[in-house]
Amino acid sequence: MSKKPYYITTAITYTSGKPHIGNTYEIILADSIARYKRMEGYDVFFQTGTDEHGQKVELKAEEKGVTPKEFVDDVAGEIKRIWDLMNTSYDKFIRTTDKDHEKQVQKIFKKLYEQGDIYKGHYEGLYCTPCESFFTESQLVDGKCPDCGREVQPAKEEAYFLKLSKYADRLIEHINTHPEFIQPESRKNEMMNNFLLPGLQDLCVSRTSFKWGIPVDFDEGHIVYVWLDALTNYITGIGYDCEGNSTEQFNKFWPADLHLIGKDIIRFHTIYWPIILMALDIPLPKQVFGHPWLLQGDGKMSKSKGNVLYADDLVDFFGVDAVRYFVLHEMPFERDGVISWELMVERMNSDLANILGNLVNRTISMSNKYFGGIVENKGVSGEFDDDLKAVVTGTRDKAANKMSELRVADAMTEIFNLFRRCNRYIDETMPWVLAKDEAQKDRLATVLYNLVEGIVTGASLLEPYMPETSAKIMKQLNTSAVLFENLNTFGNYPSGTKVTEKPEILFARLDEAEVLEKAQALMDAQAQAAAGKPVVDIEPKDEIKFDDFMKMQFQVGEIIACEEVKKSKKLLCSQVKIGNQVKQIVSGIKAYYTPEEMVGKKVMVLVNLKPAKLAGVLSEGMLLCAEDEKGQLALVVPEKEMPAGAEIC
RNA sequence: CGCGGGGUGGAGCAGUCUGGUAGCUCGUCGGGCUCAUAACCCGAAGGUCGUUGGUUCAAAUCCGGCCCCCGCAACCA
Repeated sequence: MSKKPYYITTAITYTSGKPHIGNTYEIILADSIARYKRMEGYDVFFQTGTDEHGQKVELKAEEKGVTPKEFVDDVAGEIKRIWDLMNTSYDKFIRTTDKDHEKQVQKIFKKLYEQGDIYKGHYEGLYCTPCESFFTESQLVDGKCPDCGREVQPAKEEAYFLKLSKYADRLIEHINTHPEFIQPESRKNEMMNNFLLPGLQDLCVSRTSFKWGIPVDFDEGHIVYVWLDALTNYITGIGYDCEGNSTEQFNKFWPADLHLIGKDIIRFHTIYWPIILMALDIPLPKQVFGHPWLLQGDGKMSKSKGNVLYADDLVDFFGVDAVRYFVLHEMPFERDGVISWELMVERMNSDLANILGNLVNRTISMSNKYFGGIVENKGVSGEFDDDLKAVVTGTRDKAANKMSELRVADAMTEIFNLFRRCNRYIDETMPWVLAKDEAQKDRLATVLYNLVEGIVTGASLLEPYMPETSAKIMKQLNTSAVLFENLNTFGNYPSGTKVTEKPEILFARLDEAEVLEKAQALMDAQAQAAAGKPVVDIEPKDEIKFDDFMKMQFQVGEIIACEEVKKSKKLLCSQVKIGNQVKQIVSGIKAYYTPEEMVGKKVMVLVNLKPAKLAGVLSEGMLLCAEDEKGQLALVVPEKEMPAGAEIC
């Protein structure tokens, strides 16, 4: 009988830079599921990789003075190195610059074009030149580019479109009849209410504004949209061919059982991707799971703050399995998890060193002390044995239940409950008391056997999450992992086995203050490296004439009143006194100024700007601000005291 | 009225669908034990479950109003 196939993928990582611990979380999560499924007896294919095309890569490469290919080779190598460091057991690492992938994407694009699902049209919208991006009216922030905050112009560009509308009804039907398709379920509503039910716009699937991508082979100058390129990795990686020559591997593993992705790209995987598959007339993946994010305790990670956590740094501090444990354990399921140095030390000490490491250590020590390391089941049971055995043999199914819902953190908790139960068993049976009574020798042997059996069961179950630790424990106990099918029975450990003489410490306890100090040094170094970079480097605009400049009228204005714009998140509405008139000006600076501190400020105002409504409120000018690389704003104020209305020239 | 998630002892979370003794981990305090990595085990303190009104014999849980936080809507997993 052949094993049942199970195909799991992660999102492919974008090669714009070194992945931080949040990115790394996904591959670890996928790895734990892949390993678990293998343990359960599935024939698992686990694919990950890198998404290497796109404008951002092109720009970054240019910045660094290398070719895009050199740049992505470098980053992809770094990503692969970290994936390997984390001991992840992927079967294939696909790169979207792989020749066979590129070729297949071109074929797919052409096929969809020929069958009419992709058509040539015009992209009309508001274009931000520096960002080279189109936006719709509703995407604009305060009427300006949502990315850089600059003005946008109406523009028109030739482009290819994918007919989403044609398949929308089928997709809605599929989602409704397959409740497991989008997980967690709350995401399903988000997609339905925001995108599907209001009606889908056809998706622009080509670009002409940059070069680094897969060319549309029948129309020079057009590049395949990165998402079409990236999403298809899931089928090209296992040998899909749109002309009917797909590999056996593809036939075996498609449709995928699970696409594991970040919650931010659910839309691409539950709307665009299914529709592409429908157009290609191949089945949809069985499940898309949008996992939450791993966040820093003290706000968003940023290089300039120096608080970006990288997997390899954490491994230096704690070791591979401890890092795997943190990220899996701190990720509840639906909600974002938080990671901090304090929390990691706590988990390390409390769960790994105290509960697990110490349990293994004390059990082996006692076996050596009392029986020269021989662990033998003498069959003398006592009053606490039944309960212990029930917990040990029951853990497999409890953990399995959690895993069937992808609740990895909960599954690990079940396993650690087994270890906790073992620690309690030691206190209940008090082996050191038994050891003083020669008549209790066989009982003592049985107690130690039961403990070792419990540890072996737990360690076997732990393999998907902490493979190295699992192996280390087996080695110390001179045995190997128990088969999954036997993990719900007691007595798998071969009686009479000799354990190691010198138990190695699995996880050493850490001093929190010491770790924090070292972490601070690391963060300082990182912040310093970031600070050394050129600060803000914006795209130059076209040269203007003096006349153009003279068209703009700047004056000093005094803010005499200011309040929040109720319906908006970013806006403050100020009454600005300029000469003897008062203008109402709305600005997107709520995050940086309170209405109270605004009042009384003398600021620079562009007064002859055409009035516009922002969030329904009329704005008759613009307060000038300086913006740093993080988008933080500071009002521009005259260097000396100036009256309201003074012209700025 | 754009969509969604959340507010539960000092911290982090579960419980809410399917009303009925408020649970877990860490921390604090007290005790036990000494095999072990100053580890382990037991016990205790600490919560009017954001707020307010309603339904009910009974509400953290169901319904309505309000307050606060956070995502998404924009190529960050």
